[in-house]
Amino acid sequence: MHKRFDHQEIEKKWQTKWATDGLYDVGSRDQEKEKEYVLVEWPYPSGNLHIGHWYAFAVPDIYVRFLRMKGKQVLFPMGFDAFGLPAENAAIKRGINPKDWTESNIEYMRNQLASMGNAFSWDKTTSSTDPEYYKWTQWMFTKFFENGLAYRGEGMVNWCPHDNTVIANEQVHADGSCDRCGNQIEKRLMPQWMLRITDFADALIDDLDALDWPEHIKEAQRQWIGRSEGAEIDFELFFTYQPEANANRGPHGEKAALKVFTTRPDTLFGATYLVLAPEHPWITLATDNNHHVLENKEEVLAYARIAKQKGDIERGDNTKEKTGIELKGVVAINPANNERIPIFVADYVLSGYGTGAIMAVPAHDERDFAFAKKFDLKIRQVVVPRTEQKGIEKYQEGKETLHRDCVDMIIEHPTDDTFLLQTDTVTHFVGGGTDGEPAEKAIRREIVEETGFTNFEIVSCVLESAKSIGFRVPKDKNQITNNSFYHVKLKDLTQVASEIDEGKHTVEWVTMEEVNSKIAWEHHRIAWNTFLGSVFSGSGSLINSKEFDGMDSEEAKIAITEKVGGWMTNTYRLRDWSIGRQRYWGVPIPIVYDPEGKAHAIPEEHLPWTLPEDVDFKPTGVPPLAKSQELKERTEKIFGQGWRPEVETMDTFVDSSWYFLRYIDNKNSESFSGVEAQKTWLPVDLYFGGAEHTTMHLLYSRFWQKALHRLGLAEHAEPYARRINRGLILGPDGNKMSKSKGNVIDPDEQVTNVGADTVKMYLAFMGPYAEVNNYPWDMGGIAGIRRFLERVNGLHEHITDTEAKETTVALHKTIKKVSEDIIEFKFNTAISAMMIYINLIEKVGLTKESYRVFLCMLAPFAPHITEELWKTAGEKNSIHLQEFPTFDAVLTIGRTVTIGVQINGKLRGDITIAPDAAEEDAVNMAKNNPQLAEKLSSKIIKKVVYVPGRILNIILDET
RNA sequence: GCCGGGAUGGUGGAAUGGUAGACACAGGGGACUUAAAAUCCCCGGCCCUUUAACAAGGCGUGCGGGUUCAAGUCCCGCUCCCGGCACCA
Repeated sequence: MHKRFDHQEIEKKWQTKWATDGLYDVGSRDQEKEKEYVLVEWPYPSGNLHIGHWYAFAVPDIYVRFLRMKGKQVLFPMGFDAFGLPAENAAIKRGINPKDWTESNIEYMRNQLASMGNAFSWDKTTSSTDPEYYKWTQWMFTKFFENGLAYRGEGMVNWCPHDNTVIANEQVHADGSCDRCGNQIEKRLMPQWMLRITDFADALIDDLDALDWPEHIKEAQRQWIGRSEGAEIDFELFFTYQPEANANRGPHGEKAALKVFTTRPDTLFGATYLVLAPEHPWITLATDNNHHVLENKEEVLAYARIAKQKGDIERGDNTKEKTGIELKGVVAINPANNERIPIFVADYVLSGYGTGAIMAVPAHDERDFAFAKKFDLKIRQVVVPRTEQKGIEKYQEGKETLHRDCVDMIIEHPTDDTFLLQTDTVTHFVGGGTDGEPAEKAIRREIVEETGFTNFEIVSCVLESAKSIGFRVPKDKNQITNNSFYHVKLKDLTQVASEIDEGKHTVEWVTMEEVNSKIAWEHHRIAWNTFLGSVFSGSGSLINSKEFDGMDSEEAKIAITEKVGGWMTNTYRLRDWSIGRQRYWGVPIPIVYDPEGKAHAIPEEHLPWTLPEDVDFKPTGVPPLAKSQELKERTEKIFGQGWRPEVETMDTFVDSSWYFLRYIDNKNSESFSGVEAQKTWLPVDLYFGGAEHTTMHLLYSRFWQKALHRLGLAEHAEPYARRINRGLILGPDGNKMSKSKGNVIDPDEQVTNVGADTVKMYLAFMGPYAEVNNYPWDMGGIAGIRRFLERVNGLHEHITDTEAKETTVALHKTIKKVSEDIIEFKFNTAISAMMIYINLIEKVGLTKESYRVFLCMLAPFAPHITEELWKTAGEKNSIHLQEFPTFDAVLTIGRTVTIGVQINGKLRGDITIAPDAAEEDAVNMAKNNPQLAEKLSSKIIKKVVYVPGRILNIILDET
């Protein structure tokens, strides 16, 4: 029976009671119980809880409460990540101190969080702005500094002109905008405090394998770190402009050489020139006033200057034409064959990656190829790619099919009259002419129509499956109807083809101009280009490589590197983490400089090194702490005359890199997190969060943990055993919520209207939680959940003295389903199962005992109303201290089950039968079923497929 | 371009290879009511043919093939959408 209730009164009452009783305080680790550390990302106290917070915190609470009722000791802490720009900006706007603004927001948000009714372990809370917290942030920084993991570096940094501060690489979006404010960042050269995250690049990649994280996050981190396995090889230089000059030779007299990094040392014999990045130090050296080795020094300098001025975006555009300039007066020696090869400077080589110098192998690298084409440089193929042919072989039977040899022929002889034809008749071919027209004939007709050629023979046909050997469909859809190519050859050239097969012709590379002029249509050129792509990137067996001919690429990589005295090494895309911020509201970097300017860590007894309050923190680009008289005096007082403080603060991602360590031991004044606490609580068993942290917070905190671990300060090398990413809640219009669109759902308003239980259950009901799906908020949908809870509220009116066996079966089935779904974060289907259950109960009634069981099952989802009903039912203790109901496996199986009956694989009716009935009985029942009898009578049964409890499929002999 | 993920009614979404569309929303019809809201009951993928009607049949999970007694699910090949990386050698 539907029965309304006053959610405001009920929820307030129980929230107060739970808080008074400390019902959810977790206390110290109880070794009698299994532990579960469930972490949600601590919020920034912006002053208002939004619906995303609800989705992030209230839904995982179902899981937490379930585990509590299952007897685990569950740590579910909450705190505040309270340093950062918004507080500072708000404070500037209001003319107050960020501290006051932050503290009042925390207070306000704690109340909002309380209205959620979550089972938070408030006794374990912490905040990054608490001096007792940031004292340890600073302490760990000093340990890193003392061990070389934090250092003052000089280099290009990302400067946000809007926020007036440096930001880290991870905090710059792909389009060059700032993660915080969205404005375009600029590059600046300035000294920076860095954390040596690159030291852990291998561990950060390798340790991912053991983590129970979604694959896409692991993959994104791998890509971000960007490990390339390859070799470093020295190319000696030979000077032609001023051979007697030795100024360019190294200080110790060794021969001048350029070091390149390559992932393809197997193609060394094909390296026909070198390219240096415009910023390469050798360019600087060779063009300074002491050296006279370049014939065209001025030209080179001019090019380098222009290249450096270009923005990253312009330089990163790989579609634009390659530019560069040759260094006249010097050549390099290819160590594999002692060939003298030219050296270029070109902006397609990046200074920040590898050694900033590359060996160019135009036959096997598209970029080098494009460059070589433009500058008319030598191109030498040294690897014959092995191409995958899956998909081709499938169509071989009875047909002449496109074999790799055929493709090679097109590629190697693009100047003959071979061409590719693309048509839409491939289905005729493969399907064997379903509409009657023979395949060969259909194709022939197409070709005549398309080309006008009449004297030809069809060599082969290939589906788009030929992708693996290099064919691609053009993007212009108007030109194609089905994705297929035919390889067609003019008849009088067949002779040539067979001679090629016999090896009578040698392989030559040709220019693209020749290719373009000979291939009939634009999309054929695309297919051609794509094939070249597969040559470029492919590995295979070596040619033109002397004693290495015939060797496999992979083997040759090591062998050739060894021969030329190079060494296998890795290079990474990841850069060190720049953490200094020229802003006020953050953790002061605990460093002081002596009168000589040398940096010293502030000793532990002076920590926390507090944030001074006597500053004007308006962002001007000058760090606000530089204006603090108090900080200056404090420094001199402690360390002496002429000492000065570091005036930068830390990136707030530092604060959040270790908060999970503080939660578990939040009152410890001797240590950031005690060994015992770490041993008994860590690692975090489950970390719920959003997708935006993939290559920021999640990467930083893994690094931080590894750094602590290396220094012997942390027990574990990985912080989070399991990660679940959730999606986004969209506005009712299906768009991302934003004030400008006017589609923002205010959770407080929703809670006032329908109650916390309803809001929470509705969020859980939208769809599976552990998938990054975005769900639109639906006003009707939430009303449906409220209706459900009102029916639950009236459920006691259906209590009867006894209930049917099948009703008990339904309850046990529901318990099973709900228990299983919760641990898979499929809260939506768990709720659905409970709805199905009460739909039944309202018709047939339930016993008092079943009613109690049902309430316990619902308790994690709707903690307030179930507590109310529990007490109304005469119980004394909180429902949240009850055990979660268990199911009896025997009782989850009903006496009968309705299964579908198929005849010849098509569903024709159903029968209701015991789940373990014998096949014979099932068939008999089907024969006696009026729906089915007619179809079965007088027919011979050829075969019966019977899966008890599932399906009965009767195959009839139709002949 | 490379890597990861996805596509099921009007909507969110259900389906260990076994009755596709559970559950819920929106919608339609009915009951109650002077009326409305609330509540309760019923209907609901598409199509066509046959039928007065009940019903029977055919087609349906982005597209094309395949495996199987049976495919949303497995295999091969594609299309489109979302996310990450991208002149990274």
